[in-house]
Formats: sequence, structure tokens, C-alpha cells
Amino acid sequence: MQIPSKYDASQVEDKWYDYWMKHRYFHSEPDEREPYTIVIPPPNVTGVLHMGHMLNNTIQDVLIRRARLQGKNACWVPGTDHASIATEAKVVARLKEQGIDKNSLSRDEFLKHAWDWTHEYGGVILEQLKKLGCSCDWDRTKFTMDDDMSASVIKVFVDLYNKGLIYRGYRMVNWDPEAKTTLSDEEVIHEERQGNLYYLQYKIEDSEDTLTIATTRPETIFGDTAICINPNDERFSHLRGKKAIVPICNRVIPIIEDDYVDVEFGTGCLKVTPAHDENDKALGDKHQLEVIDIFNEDASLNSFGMQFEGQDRFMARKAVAKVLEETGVLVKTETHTNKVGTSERTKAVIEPRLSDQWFLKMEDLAKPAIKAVLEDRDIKLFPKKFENTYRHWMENIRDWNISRQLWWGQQIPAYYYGNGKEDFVVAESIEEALEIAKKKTNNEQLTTNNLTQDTDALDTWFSSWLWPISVFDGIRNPENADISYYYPTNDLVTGPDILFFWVARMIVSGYEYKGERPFENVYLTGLVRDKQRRKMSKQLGNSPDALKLIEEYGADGVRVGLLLSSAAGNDLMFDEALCNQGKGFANKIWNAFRLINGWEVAEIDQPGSSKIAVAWFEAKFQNALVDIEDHFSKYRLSDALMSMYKLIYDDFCGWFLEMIKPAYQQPIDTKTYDAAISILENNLRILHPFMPFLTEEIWQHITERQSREALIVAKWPEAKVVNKDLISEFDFASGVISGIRTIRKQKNIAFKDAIGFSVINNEGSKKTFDAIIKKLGNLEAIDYVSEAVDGAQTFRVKSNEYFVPMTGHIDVDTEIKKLTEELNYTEGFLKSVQKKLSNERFVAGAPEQVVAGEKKKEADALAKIETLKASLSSLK
RNA sequence: GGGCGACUAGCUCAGCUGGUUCAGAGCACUUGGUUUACACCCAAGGGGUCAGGGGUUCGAAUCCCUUGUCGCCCACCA
Repeated sequence: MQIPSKYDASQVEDKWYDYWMKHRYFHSEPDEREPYTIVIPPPNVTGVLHMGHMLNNTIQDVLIRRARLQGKNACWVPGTDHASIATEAKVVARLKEQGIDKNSLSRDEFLKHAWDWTHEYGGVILEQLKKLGCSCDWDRTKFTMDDDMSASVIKVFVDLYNKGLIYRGYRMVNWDPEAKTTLSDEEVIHEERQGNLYYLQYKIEDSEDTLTIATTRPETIFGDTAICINPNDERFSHLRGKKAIVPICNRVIPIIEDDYVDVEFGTGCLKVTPAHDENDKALGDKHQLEVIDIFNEDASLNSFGMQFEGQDRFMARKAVAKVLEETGVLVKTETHTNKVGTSERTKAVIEPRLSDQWFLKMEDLAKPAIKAVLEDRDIKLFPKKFENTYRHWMENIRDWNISRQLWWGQQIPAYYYGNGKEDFVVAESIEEALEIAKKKTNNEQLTTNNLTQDTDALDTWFSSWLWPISVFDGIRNPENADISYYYPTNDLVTGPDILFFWVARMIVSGYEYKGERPFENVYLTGLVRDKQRRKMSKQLGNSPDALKLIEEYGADGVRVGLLLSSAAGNDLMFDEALCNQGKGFANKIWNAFRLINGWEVAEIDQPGSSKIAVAWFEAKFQNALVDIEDHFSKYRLSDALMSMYKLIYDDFCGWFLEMIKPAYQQPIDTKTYDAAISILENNLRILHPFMPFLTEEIWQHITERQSREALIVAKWPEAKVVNKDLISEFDFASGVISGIRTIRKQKNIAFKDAIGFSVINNEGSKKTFDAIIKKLGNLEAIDYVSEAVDGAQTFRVKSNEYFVPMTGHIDVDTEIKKLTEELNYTEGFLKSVQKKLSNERFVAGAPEQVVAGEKKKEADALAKIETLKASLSSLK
């Protein structure tokens, strides 16, 4: 059978994915094994795969595949999120393209369009995850708006309401004028913006006095209901109790005093607009000021804006400023940078707005979640630095605005039976609501027709915060077999940007609804950036097409590329060159397989060099296994991968295969061949989580004649005792081999020409690897001698001296120069060691081990100096 | 404004509670190589006052202080 010398991922990947699916290897059912569970951070149902997803899901797949190999019952639950605000915006935009105005549709009609959209695009991203090799249990795929998922959300809402934790309140909230909905505080991103500070002159009633006020938002003067000065500010003491006149609209407003006002800032007086600023609202409440809302829901001015009615706030700002300037009210403008809240989703500038909204009280709910992470350490965050961030947020947690003025989402299960603010009941269904309403009103005549459901939908995060429970139906059926078996889940892999949105809230809901943690470890990945450290984004166009990358480098190549340099929590500087390195690695392994596969096996004796090679690699493998285990325990996946990379590239391909490789067209002995196969298989086992396709392909090639199960469900290698002595003996031997190669290079001796070789074994080194040195150095023999060999090139490893006899002329001067340099260096080194050792405080203060180490260095250096001197004198 | 974290080779990063893992890795680079597994390869190399300054110590990349630069999170100053 002809095997191509280049590994072609495209020929392989779909084949194995189908094979795994067909054999249902990804599927999990509760059994007697230990469970290992991950729930996917559900991507937006209509989203497409980007680099962040690739990284995130590669990590999850590595973890889940490793757990599967370790014999655990691995279950990775996939799914998508309805992403109410983003999806609704997309649907509205699409309708607009079709000439349909959302407002002309009924809620049900709109939802039908939204579901059509969801069915059309929904799940594309999940199909893309399959290309990446993700071994999710697709039978368990969930969507946050599935009937059972929505029912869980509603049930939780009702429960929290009945516990008194959900309330409806008239509050200042974050209003997104573009999406025309409120947002939670977490969905507001503060950005620094360059703006102006406008100095406006207000007239004082019945007086010639004026008052200058600095504001960033002149258009809000129509909502002014007071001027505030600091009571301690003597500059304004003459204005106490007087009234000011708002320019343009000429409303007369009181001048109030409050020490909230900073005398240093601006002019030391503040215009108070209670409808459009949270602080002003607080001031207004304190001083019982009128509240004038001047904006429509799209943040254009309403009738209070007079001639500016209908203008957008930013247009109005300019227009108002212009009129104020013309009328002499605007005395000056200064540039001013300030932080502006923007919508996470629509990027629109947030407008503080007073409205009736639903809130969840967080303070008490947060307590067990704080304790779990920071005191009991039941949940561990990787990297640990995020615990500080978590603490800060949780300890200053504010009530969560959970209502959205959207249709795409779970509709709030509150039913109004009258016009009063409190005339509502909360229930899981309208029928239940009716019963409660009847009791509450003592009115048996009420029918469902008298009830109107609240039109708001719930924040998407109010459904995803239940994800680890609701995907197992643990809200509706708390004792069911799945939730009992899979919950709590093990690891959660996500980005730090949703630590508050999602992770913290899942912890909260986990303790509230299951009484225990939702997961044990949280692996927070970094952002994927480009080489220039820029965030990858659609606008910049610097985000590569995920599927194209997979086409070009293979899923395995991309996975390796992503993980080669991505420590938890550190941003990942993505470079396609890394994927190419991954692809190259795949090809390297492929060719190692080709080499072994091509050998003819014969019943011949095993050479001593092969026997020791096998023992040595086994030691290296076990040593690496310990390292890898340690890296995994710390979620250092890059380091685990790098350990494997070096093990396979250097130790396996570079050394081991060269050690056992039979001479050209010679057969290999059975013992060595079997050992090589078994070693290759172990390599494939540990590498499988990172490179599932390539490893499965080779595994199946090997096992063609043995008919075993697929690699995906094979067993992770067992840990054995590491033979450290063998490893260090070889490290010495490899130094000798390097020395030989260097001389070959310097003297242009082709590898195929065997050379003579002698050694003065001052170190008393063992001869374990002599056969290997002979083979890899292509030596005629290794002669142990006690005298320096004349007419030879020399090199030293520690105090051992090695000689390669040369037939031609030896350049004595060059040899002397080389030896002298080495001698000078070693003497300098010895001097520094001896200086340390002659320092009494060092000898007294340092631990014994360290002092012994220094003494050993001294002895080694002395021995080496002796041999160098001997060589030198013999040359002279 | 408050907090957190980083700064080590050209690049990306390891270096835990001070001393044999102490100056490292991978990539890149230089030089040589048609050694029949692989040029997506092999071999041999070069390269860093561990951001600057100070301190503690017998000993500091590692601990402390300070300056600088960058990043992130939080925060209602018009």
C-alpha cells in the first residue's frame, strides 16, 4: 500500500467525524463511571464561528477528550443562546429590508419571523464546531428558548418573585435608544469620548444677576428643574432662595443648595435634570423637584423640546448650542473628555431614563457565591487573578434589571388585572394567574380576558444563568437521573468578558437552585488578538475565516496553532504561522508512522542499541507524562502540548527512531518493532485530545490488523516509575554525539564515512549508551584509552576527553587556541565558585544541599582544568 | 478617581514560597547538509545588565520601595 509523504487532513477529518458520530462515542448516559461534564458557553444561535469560539471550544474539546480517555463518562452539552437583543436587532433590520416595520406587527407575528430566522441560521455555528472536531453530545443540544428551557426560566422567575427577590420599580435605568430597551449595568460599556463643556448663563428672576453653569449636555436644559449650588460656596451666597430662568423655554426654577456640588468643578453650580441623570434624580428626590422627561424612546426630543421637537439628541445638542450662542447665553465652550456609557450590543450612547422595570435583588443571593469562591474555594478560577475582580463585583453587587422592552425572549409572567401599579399577579400560566388574581381581588367574575400579560421580555442572561441546571432539566425535575449524575459539572471554559454576565450569575443560581456549585473550575481564556495586538473584529477585517483556516491547515493544525501559545487568561496573539507549525507537526508524526510502517519485520536478534533505546524512551515518556499531568492540573494546556511536541518531535522522531532504525533495506527485529508500535500508540493516546483526527487516522492504520476500538475511547497511558538515571546517562551521551557531529561538520566528514573514536573516561561514565553513540556517530568502535591520542580532533564532555583520529594534518595552533579558550572559561568559572565557597557566611548560611552543589561544581571544574592542561601540554 | 496584572532573547512566553532546571522554551535568525520517514526535513550555532533606580541578604529575574510604560476591570462628578 502506498502511503503519501504528505499528510492530507482534508481526506481524513470528515471521515473520522462521521465514524465517531456513527458509533455514538460522543453520547453520554448516566452509568456507574465517574462523570466528567462540561456545558458549552452557548453561542448566539444566529452567530458564526470566530477565533474566540475556536480557541474556547478547542480547549473544551481537549479537556473532554482527555477525560474520555481517562475512562470517565465524558459529557459535553452543546447548545445556543437566543441572544434577545442582538437577534431581535437582526430580525428588525431584515424586516426593514423587506419593507416591514416592526411596529406594524403583532407580537406573535414578529415572533414568527424571529423563529423563521432562527431556524434558517440557527445551528450553523454548531455545524462549524463539528469541523473543528468538537466531541459534543449532540443528542443533548439545547437552545435557551426551547419549551422546557423557557418553562424553567418562568418557574424560576415566579419562585424568586414569591420569595420577594424580584420586584417592579420605577427607577433610573440604562436606556438603549437604538434597540429601544433597557439594559443591565453590565451591558453598558463606558468609553472615553471627546466632548465639549458648554458654559451657559442663566438669568436670575427679578434681578440683573446671572449665573454661569457648565454642562456637557445643553439640550437637556428643557428638563432643568433646579440649579444647585454648594451651601459653603460664598461666591453664590447672594443667590440663596432666589430663582433662575432657564434659557429658551424661560421656565422659572429654584436655586437649591446641596453639598453634593463640587465647588472646584466647572463654575461650581450645577443644573439639575432629574429625568436624565442618576445623580440629578437623587438630588431631585431629596429636594422634591419636578421631573421633566424631554426625550422620546428613540432619544429624540419630545414636546418639551419646543422648536427642537423630533430632533435627535446629538443634532439637538448642536442646534441648541447654536441658538444659545446667538442669544448670548453660551459664554464659552471648552473641550472636555468624559466617560460615556454605550450599549454593549448596539454601541448606541446610553440614555439614563426613568421607567418601570423588573429587578432582582442580588445582595443576599450573592453571599453563598462569594463564600464558595473566596472562602471555601469550592470553585476555582484560572488564572487566579480573576478572583479579585470577582470579589470586587460581587461585594458591590447591585440589583439586576432583568426586564427588556423586547419581544424575542421569555415574556415576563406578570399579569395585570387593573390599572394600578400594583394590580398584577405573577404566575407560571395565565390560568394560575387568574386564580391568584381572583383571590387577591375577591372578584370571582374575573376571566383570562381581564388579564393582560406584561409586554416585556426577560434579559437573555436570565435564562443562561440557569444553563448548567436547565440543560439537565434540573429546574423542573430536580431529582431526575441526568441532573443527579452530571451536576455539578466539572470545568467551565469561557472568556473573562462574561465573568459577571454569566459566570458569577451561574454560581449564584447554582447555590440558590441546587444548593451546590455549578462547576468546580473556571478556565478563563484570553482574547484572541492579531500579531499587532489588535483585537480581532469584523470592522478591522483582521479576523481570519475560521473555516478557511481549517481547510488550509487542517482542524488539528489549527487546534495546535491556537494552543501553542495561550496560557489561561493571557491574550492570544494569533498568527497563522502557528497553524502552519501545527500542520507541520501533523506531517512530522505522519512521516514517523510511515517510517515504522515501512519496515520489514524479521525474527532476528534485537540489537543492544535498540533494547536500550526502548528503555530510554519509556523513561522519557513517563517523565513527560508526569509533566503533562502537572500542566493539566493547572490548566496549562499550552505547556502540556509543548511537552508532547518536544517529546514526539525531538525524543521520539529525532532520537528514538534514529536509534532503532535498521540499516538500509535491512529488516527490523520483532521485539523492537513491537515496542516501537506500542510507543507510537502511547504517543497517539496522549496527543489525541489535541490532534484528534490525525491520531485517529494513524491509530486505525496501525490497528487495521488488530481490530480494536477507536482511539477516541482508548485508555490514557498508565503512569509508571520514571528511570531518571537512564535519562541523565543519555543526556551525557547526547553531548558526546553532538561533539562528534560538530567535528564531522568542521572537518567535512560525511556521515556515511565511519570514523575512529577514543575516550579517556575520567568521569567513570557507564557504557550503557555506547552502542547508541556508535550507531548515531557512525563510529568504527569506541576505544577506552588512558593516554591522549596523537593526531586527533578532540572535544570534552565534563572531564571526559574524546578523540577523533584524523588521517590528514592536524592544525595544532587551532587546537591549542580552542583548548586555551575552554581553559580560560573554566578557570574563570572555578574562580567564581571558589569565591562563593570561601565566603564563610555563605557556607554557614546556605543550606547544605546548595553548598554541596557548589563543591561538586568546584571538583568538576578542577577535573576539567586538569584534563585541559594535560591536553595542552601534550600538544606543545 | 479606585483596584488588579504585566514588563525576561527579534517575536510569543516559562521561570511556584530568594541558592543545580538560573538565565530557559518554541518560533524566527545564521551556517552547513539531495544521510531513501519527513526540505512542512536534518545538524551545528549566534542571541538577554531579566523595564530604570534604590534597598533587604552571604546570595535577587525571584522579596520590599520607587519611577516609567502598557493592558484589564470597576466608578454618578456636571
